[in-house]
Amino acid sequence: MSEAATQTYTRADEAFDCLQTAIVKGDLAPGEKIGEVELCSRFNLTRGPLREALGRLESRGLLVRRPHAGVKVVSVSAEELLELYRIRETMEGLAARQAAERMTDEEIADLQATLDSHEKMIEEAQGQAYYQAEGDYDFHHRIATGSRNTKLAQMLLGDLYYMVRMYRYRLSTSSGRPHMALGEHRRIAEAIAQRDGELAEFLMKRHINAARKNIEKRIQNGTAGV
Amino acid sequence: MSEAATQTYTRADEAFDCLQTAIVKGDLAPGEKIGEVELCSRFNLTRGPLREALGRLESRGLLVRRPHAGVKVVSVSAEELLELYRIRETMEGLAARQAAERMTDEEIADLQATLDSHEKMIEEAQGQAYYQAEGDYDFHHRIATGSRNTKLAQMLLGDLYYMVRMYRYRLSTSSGRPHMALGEHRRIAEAIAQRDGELAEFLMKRHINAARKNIEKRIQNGTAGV
DNA sequence: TCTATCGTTATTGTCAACAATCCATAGATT
DNA sequence: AATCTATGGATTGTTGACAATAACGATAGA
Repeated sequence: MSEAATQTYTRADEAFDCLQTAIVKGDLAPGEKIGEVELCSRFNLTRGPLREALGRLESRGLLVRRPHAGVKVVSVSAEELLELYRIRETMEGLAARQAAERMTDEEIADLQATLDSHEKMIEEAQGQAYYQAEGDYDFHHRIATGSRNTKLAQMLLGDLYYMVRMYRYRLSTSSGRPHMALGEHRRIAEAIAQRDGELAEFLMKRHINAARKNIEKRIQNGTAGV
Repeated sequence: MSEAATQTYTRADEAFDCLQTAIVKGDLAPGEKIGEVELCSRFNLTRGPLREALGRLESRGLLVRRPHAGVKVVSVSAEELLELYRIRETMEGLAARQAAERMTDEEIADLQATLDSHEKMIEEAQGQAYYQAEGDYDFHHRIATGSRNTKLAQMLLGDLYYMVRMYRYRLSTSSGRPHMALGEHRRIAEAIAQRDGELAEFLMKRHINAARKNIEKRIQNGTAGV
């Protein structure tokens, strides 16, 4: 959640984190038009740092801001959410390939250990979708950073994942997939451990593709009013 | 260069554009540590809008900012530049595929007309690398927007291209490639016109891969002190 | 009754002063 | 002589007030 050792935690950073989690968790509903002073009083901030945070959020695509007309949380349509997964498919495929080539042995061991704890979490917290989502996020996070591709990790972690997580809170992860996803994670980790970049890329793409199809199906069933 | 009809052009937008072009053109050298007041006097701005622009630039990865320690333009290593092209390869491959499926007939006609004018520009301005670079940018820009994938276009146009252009100004485009690149562009456009997404994706990936190898070679030859 | 124009009002954009923090230089100590 | 510490200066972060702008409502005309 928190970045590395930010030497000094400035007010603008605080505002940024507050707003970001608020948007991701849905405390600020998509499409909701909200004023700056309102936000200030709600998060105990002044307008300076707030505006700076707003600018950062805007360039990350989490909210739109029309001059003199206020800010509103971005509302992504169902089609756009699926497009997001298409992007993830290619980018994370690349990340997996590079991770297989570049992760240290320790990192790989950690990755596999992480999967063990995920398995326990799923068994214990049956249906507790939240922990599953966090575990999934953790897995993909490790691979993104493991790619040693600075910009790639930055784009995945800074841009895409926040939007994906934002919609996880509404379309809480589907009931059947956790076990299946864990198995797919295992196979990906295996491929990385064997330093088989091509296979890791293939498996990762298929993994995300499956997740996309799953969402697609649920949307068509009318489960979600995205 | 300029985005769509920004209803009101605010001071912060001005600052953002100024700084961005300054960074891209190299007026602000990479690694250069520069103070806020210095920037203000240089671009006739006040610190408010400037800081907002700084925040946006930072989250786009064009500069880094340590609290109380000033901002400095990001300096990308040769390896990172090559990594950038790996990202482009996958993302623009996707963009080309989706563009083949979704661009309107008019857009495709425009795209091909654009290539004609590019050809003229190359012939007329022999060795004028600048125009070639702009033409190349134009081509890729059209395909990114033609993908009808909002987030994909945003990431390509907002994040990657600025960094790529930034290094184009130092590693001015190689002498031999313009004609070759134009031919590759032609074939990609052809595939899009035939609505062959798979082929368009393949050709685009190969096109960017070739560009990457070209840069790689030039770096090894010691032509560029990135 | 509907539409268009105008004025008000509230919200955002901008500015300049204040406070907090870090960097560098100079001094003292080991 | 080298290193650690402390103080001064400069720079950034923050705050509150001021000005510009667009949305909203009211009024008049069709």
